Amino acid sequence: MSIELSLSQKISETVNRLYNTNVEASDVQIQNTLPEFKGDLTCVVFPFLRFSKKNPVQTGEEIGTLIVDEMEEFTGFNVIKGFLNLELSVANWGEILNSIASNESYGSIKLDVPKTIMVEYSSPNTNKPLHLGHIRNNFLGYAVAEILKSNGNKVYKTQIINDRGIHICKSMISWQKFGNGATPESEGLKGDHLVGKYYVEFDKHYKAEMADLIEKGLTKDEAMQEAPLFKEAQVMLKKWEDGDKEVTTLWRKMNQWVYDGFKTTYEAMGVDFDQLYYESNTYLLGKKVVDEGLEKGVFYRREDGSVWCDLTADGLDEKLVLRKDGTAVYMTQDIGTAIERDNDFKIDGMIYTVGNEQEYHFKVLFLILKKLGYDFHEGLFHLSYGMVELPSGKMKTREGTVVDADDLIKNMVETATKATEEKGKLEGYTEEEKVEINRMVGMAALKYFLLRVDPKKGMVFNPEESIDFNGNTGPFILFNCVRIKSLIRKNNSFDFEGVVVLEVSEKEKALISKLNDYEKVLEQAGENYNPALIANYSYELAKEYSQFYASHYILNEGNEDLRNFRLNLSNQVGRFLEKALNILGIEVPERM
RNA sequence: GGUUGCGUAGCUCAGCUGGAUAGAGCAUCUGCCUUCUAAGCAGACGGUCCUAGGUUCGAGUCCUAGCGCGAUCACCA
Repeated sequence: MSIELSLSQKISETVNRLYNTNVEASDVQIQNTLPEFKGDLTCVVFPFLRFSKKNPVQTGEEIGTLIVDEMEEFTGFNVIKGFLNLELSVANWGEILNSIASNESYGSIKLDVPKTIMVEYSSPNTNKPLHLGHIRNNFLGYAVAEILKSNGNKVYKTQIINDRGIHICKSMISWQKFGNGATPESEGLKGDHLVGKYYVEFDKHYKAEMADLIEKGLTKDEAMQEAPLFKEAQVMLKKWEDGDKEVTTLWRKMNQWVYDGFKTTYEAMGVDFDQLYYESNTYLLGKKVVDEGLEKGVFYRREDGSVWCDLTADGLDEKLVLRKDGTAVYMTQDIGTAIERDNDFKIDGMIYTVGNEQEYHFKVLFLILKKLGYDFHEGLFHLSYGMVELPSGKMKTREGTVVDADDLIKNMVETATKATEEKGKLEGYTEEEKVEINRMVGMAALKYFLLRVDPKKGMVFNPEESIDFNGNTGPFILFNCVRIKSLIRKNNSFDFEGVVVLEVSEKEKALISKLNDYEKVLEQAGENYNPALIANYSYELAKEYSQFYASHYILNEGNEDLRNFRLNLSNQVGRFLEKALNILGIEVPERM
């Protein structure tokens, strides 16, 4: 049992005995003592005053006296205002560290009944390359999946490939019209970038056509519908849904270009998927379910043939689930995908990592699934994250301010390479090793930068000032891991089991207490689907360690017991730093 | 307009679900590499926690109202 737990139980007993009342152990507030006060654990005594009918200091002293008398772990106490600060014995600090060190499963929570959870992330449109927003999405989704795994769940990472729809047709039309048979090979372009180029091209011509029509007196909405290019795209979508051979062949070819491009980017980002779903498959199931929903009366058909769900009674709007021409919309396929996933995996929960601009969509989706009678709707959760903005505001394709994923990753690794060379850190390493280390450092900087911010908040990225490598950054945390690895390498045999702890400094206490917090933080991150908690924890642990490292001898400590204690402590800090970083998808090199 | 999220140092962000004198990093300035990796450490500077009420022993944190910024309310995905 943890020391906090036994203390809060003891305090509840003591309070009940002293003041003849009935305080639950879970109501006792225990926290780490602030560094500026003497003591290790603090109990807030204010809540007990109404029972003790005495002032805070008297109450604290009465409780403190009994605790120190009756619990051997505590050697002293002081009361300041309403705070009872208790001092743990040196031996006890040693025991906390040793119990963590000797418990190999500490940090991986086991559940009696593991849940099956799918985490969906990435799911980009297959008509343009990935950008900074997708990077945040991918890192978040990957990290949340890892967090849930470490919390004892069975997790499947998944993705819905948006491989059909009007947006794909736009790229295809554009390539047919303006492409002159260009291929990724002929242009020397990654496939996703090539297809993206024609998507932009479409938009350019489409806008021009609209402008013409508006000049001829059409309203903007009419022009959008009447532009010849748009009509061609609509016709193509219908042909696609009807299985037209020429269209599907082109569709396969261009999609493959995009997949090949994405594959490279995913590998660079270090993310993966257990199971892919293709919208081109699931939309059919979606359509079938819409038919069933019509029979059940969940949906209704309008005169023009379009199908709707009336959610006005739930405070939402009416929502289209099938177009009048019978083609599927976004909602149709998401209904189908959700049901198919439950059929495949019998899910207890599903996390959708999708930007906050789609909150309404998911609210509606979950409600529709509920109305259709699918029990799994209860486990659905939209992990909604804020947009990444530039100092000038949103990224805009038209203004060319989109931060491309491949470019950014390349930049990060280049910056790392430059920094490493300037410091002359990797002399004597082979080219391959250097490349590998620089990749890890660059990616650590990028991942940490994006993950340390609360997902639900928007964040700002300034491309002018490249992401930092000093201070509260990924490389700083890596640096501390690497220092620890270096210490361990130089002293590969030590026996922490037999270490006698002679003295414990404030910094050492802080480190042990942080290690002791690891599982709590992991659980919290799981409950809130929030990797930022893990990121900030790793920084705090690394920072504490860095201060410790600068103020204590480790290998150079003359006293053997003390040296082994500090080495053991370092080793455990390294262990949990690496664990935390791995959860975030950050790899730790041996040197840097 | 309805719904929803956010508002903390010049900038980027924390703040453990209500506890002690609100913390980091960047930027600026000052020290520290002849002991374990200086991508570091120590220090200085920097705050009306958007505003006004309320709840309580105690509010950056909870409630109400207002202000500001974003998202959303499509036969786009």
